[in-house]
Amino acid sequence: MGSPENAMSKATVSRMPSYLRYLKGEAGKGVEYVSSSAIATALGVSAVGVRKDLALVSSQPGKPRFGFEVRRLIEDIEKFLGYHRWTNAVIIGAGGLGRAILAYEGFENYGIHVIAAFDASPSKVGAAGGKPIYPMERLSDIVVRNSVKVAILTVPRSAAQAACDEIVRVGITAILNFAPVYLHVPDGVKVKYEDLAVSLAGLCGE
Amino acid sequence: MGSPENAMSKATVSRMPSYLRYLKGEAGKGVEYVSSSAIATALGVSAVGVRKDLALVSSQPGKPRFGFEVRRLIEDIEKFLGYHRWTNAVIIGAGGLGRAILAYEGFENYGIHVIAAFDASPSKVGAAGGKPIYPMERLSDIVVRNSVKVAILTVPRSAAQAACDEIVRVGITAILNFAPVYLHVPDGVKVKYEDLAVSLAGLCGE
DNA sequence: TAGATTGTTAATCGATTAACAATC
DNA sequence: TAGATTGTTAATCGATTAACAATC
Repeated sequence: MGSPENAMSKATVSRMPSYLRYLKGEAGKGVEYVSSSAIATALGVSAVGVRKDLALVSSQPGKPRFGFEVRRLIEDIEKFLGYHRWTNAVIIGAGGLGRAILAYEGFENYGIHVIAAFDASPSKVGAAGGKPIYPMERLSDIVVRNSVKVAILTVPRSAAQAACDEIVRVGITAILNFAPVYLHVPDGVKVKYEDLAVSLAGLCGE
Repeated sequence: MGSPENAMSKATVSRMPSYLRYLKGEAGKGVEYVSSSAIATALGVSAVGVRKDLALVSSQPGKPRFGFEVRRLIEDIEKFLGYHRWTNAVIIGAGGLGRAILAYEGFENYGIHVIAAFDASPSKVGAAGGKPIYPMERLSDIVVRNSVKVAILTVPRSAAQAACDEIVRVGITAILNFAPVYLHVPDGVKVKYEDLAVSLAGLCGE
């Protein structure tokens, strides 16, 4: 392909959130500068790797004897990750998990507005965490009007493929899927599987 | 190090859950054989890569003209991933997310018993999804008695580090952390960050 | 200054892809 | 048989690590 602007390895991108998390922790403790080796030790990776990664995103080089300025680095990584473009998202399935995510505070810090949840069952319609839960009939209307491209799928396993077809039909192009099922989607639609059991099993296995 | 038994790349291991998910879907539709290229197309990876991966776990080679036997392959991957060793886990924090995970059906298929949740607030004590919610005072007792090594952390951000210290103290060695905070843990304790906002942001960014 | 820490170039390592013979 | 599909060896590609000069 050849992206002339700023080629960056997938591996590097995938480490950025962990740097960000660590740096925010340090910033919260009032730390102003942090060295690549401190980051490396805390995260269990190599210091050279950290320097290489940071060189690609930081707007200012690290200072010998000091390290990197924590606050600036946080801004740089957030900017790089695109956290300042705002995105609207919806939740499909207002069971326990769906409602918990609807009420989750963490998204707003990352440029994501979760605007509503939807459920096929009339008894679930209402609100949770100050946000509305609509019947599925209203999905198309609201997705189109708010140009929503992202959906979080929290329906039971048996309903997942049907719900997926439905949200793809109304224009969703990215799905965060909590149902432990493989989803068939057309080209151009991205699915990320957030399989809690797999995460947990992976953690145990190592 | 040199693990003489069966060296397997991390990348390969990380792809196994997606193969498993896909194969279970096919098995559910009654498909008996599946080719590496069919798997590759569905998952958006290369067919040679699939064959190489499967060669490392399958107890029987694929058949030319047919492909791989779906049912056998599912068993082989599950066995490889260690899904048949049972593990006990607990949930720390019985808010919306914690209770939703406590009630989640998916774990039992993967060899994980989530035996209980714990919460610092007396008002949360009780049960959800047919499983008990205990006060934090009972943590040590129950963790030790059931030799629990894995905890799922679903407390608010501000309580995460304190809760983490507590569970490490009672003997937990693996943590699935839903709080969007970097956790300081001693060597030998593994943390996996399940940051919903980061997952979602990553999905949007690509 | 001396020394800690950075950034970069070269070398190693690992994983993916390409090519092709083997097989049912 | 013919042809689809497998498994493997060699070549490419990318990422990590090692070595070291530059800098505050």
